[in-house]
Amino acid sequence: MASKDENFSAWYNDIIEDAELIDKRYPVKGMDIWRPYGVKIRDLVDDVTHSEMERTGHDEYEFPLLIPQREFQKEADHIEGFDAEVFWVTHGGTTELDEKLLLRPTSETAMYSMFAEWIRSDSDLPFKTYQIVNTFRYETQHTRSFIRVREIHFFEAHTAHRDYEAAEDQIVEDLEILENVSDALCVPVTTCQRPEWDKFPGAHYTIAADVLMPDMRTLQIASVHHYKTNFSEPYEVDYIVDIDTWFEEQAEASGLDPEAITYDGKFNGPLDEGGGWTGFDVTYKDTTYRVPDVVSDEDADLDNQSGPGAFDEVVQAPEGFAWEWPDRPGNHEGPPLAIETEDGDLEIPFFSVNRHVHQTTYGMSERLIGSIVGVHGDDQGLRLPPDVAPIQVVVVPVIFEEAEDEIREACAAVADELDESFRVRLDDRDKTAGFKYNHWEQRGVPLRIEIGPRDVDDDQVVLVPRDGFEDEVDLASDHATDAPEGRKLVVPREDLAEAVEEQLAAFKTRLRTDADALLEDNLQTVKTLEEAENQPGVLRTWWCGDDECAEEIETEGAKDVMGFPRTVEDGEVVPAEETQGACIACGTETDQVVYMGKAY
RNA sequence: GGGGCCAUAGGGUAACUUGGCAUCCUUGCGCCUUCGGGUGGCGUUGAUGCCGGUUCAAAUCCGGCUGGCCCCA
Repeated sequence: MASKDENFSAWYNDIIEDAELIDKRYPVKGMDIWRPYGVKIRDLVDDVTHSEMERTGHDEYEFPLLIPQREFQKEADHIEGFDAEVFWVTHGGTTELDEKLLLRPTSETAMYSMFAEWIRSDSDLPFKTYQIVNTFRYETQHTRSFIRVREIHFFEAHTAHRDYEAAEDQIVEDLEILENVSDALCVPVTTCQRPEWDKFPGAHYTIAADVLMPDMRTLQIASVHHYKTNFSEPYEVDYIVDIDTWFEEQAEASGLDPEAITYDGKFNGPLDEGGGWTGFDVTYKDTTYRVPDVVSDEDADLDNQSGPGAFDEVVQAPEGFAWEWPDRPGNHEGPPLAIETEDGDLEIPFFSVNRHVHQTTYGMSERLIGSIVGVHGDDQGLRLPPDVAPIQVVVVPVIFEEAEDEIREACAAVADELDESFRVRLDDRDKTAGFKYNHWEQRGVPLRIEIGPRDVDDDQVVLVPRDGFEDEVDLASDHATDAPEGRKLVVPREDLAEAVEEQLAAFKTRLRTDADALLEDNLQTVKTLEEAENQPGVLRTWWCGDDECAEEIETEGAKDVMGFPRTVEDGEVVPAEETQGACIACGTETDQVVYMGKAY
């Protein structure tokens, strides 16, 4: 196998094949076969996602793979961003389709016209969904297993909210989810708000999580987008705000006491002959005002009090009461909804306002697995975080002829006991012990238990964590005493379960500590473009925000701008730091710290 | 986005320059033997990416396609 330090690419390719995660020989570029062990790891990573989604109240959906061209083309920036990389389905059998279908590159355009059907009023909000499905992108660049593939195992959460702030709260929750995922995988990330040119097509803004891989390139493993109403407008994802809520909002926005406002909530009486006049009464501090509906802002006859009039002409708003007429898209003509009561009167049951939802998405992919492989693996193979290791403990019998039966029995008993709390495998294959050690090390099993004749005699077991084999241990002489921490450890049989739990936890901590060190050691502050060009890893610097400077940074500094580091403080997304510095390109003083790195 | 290299059995390779029986290792399978760090022996299955061209004859020469790897942006 290639060496991780000397040739990362070759090592990466070797390790995922040797550990039997995938088989990349499928004859379509960028589409790998997931082998059983890879599927198991993927399922465990998905389990982390599922439980986070469950915890935060997202509901799981599964949308179809195919999207009609018409739906795909509703949001202009989105089309432009993905147009070059969609797979098209043009034929059904031998017949050319009237309307082409595309394989989803992501699911916004599949989902949102349905969101418009499902979301009716603000009681449906927040609307929180997710799905774990495959997506397709026609990559023309070099493909790389888990990292750049054409068929992507993809997680996407899509949410809809009543306003900008509520969507903002979702972003905060997403960043918390991200932290939990990062913890389970023992993979530290940076979170940066992407610069304008690098945000998701159609997004208002994008916050992305990047992992620094050992080859000093950054791998984006998660992204969170605030869409504002960029998609809800073209897809008409609206909700009805009832008049109570609307008044409360207006009152609050004006700093008034909502309790002081009452209104009759309906308009009784026949419509006028023109069928156009509606309205309702609002009382504020004992003064009643008549509020008319607006049929059309432009066509309103402001002087005709019997017909629809503009708001300002009719209502004298109380002092300090800021009125704003809300958007009423698609409903500017004709009388508003009226129903006939039992008495035969026409009644306007309530006044309502259609409003676009504010949306967010949160996406992650199989790149999570790529990051586990890259960050934790070593020249012996994978090193899997216990949370996502299909086998957490492997029991290897070290058989000698004279005690074979006793050893096998002891191993079976150990495996049996551990099976209650851990994912355990008894390797009773007809292979040598050394072969099995190597076999499971390649596959990243966190902890190995060896049991030989002496262990049976002494009523003990030998524990070897995945990162503890590097130093040669003379078993014949060392085994009677406790080996140094992190290597082989001799444990009394009765302490088995407890020791396994401790060792798994300690291993997880070591993985995270090592991974943290990789990022910390390679996160350097630079102040000139020359430094930027020569310094690998993640670079911290200042950027004034000017596009020309950004271009200079990316060309002269030979790095990609990752964006502005963000963190969560008191329930809000805020800049991770606001220190003063000079823009690395033009020297202008700024407090905008940016990270950059060489992206995959 | 640009450049380079490459494609022979499940994996790794030899033969290609100079066209003529495709080499070896490993894996797999069968039997035996072993087992405190990738056991050993015997036997055995298994390959020239695809399409076309040149030729008596193509893994080898030519063209195209597909796929892979490396480097640079």
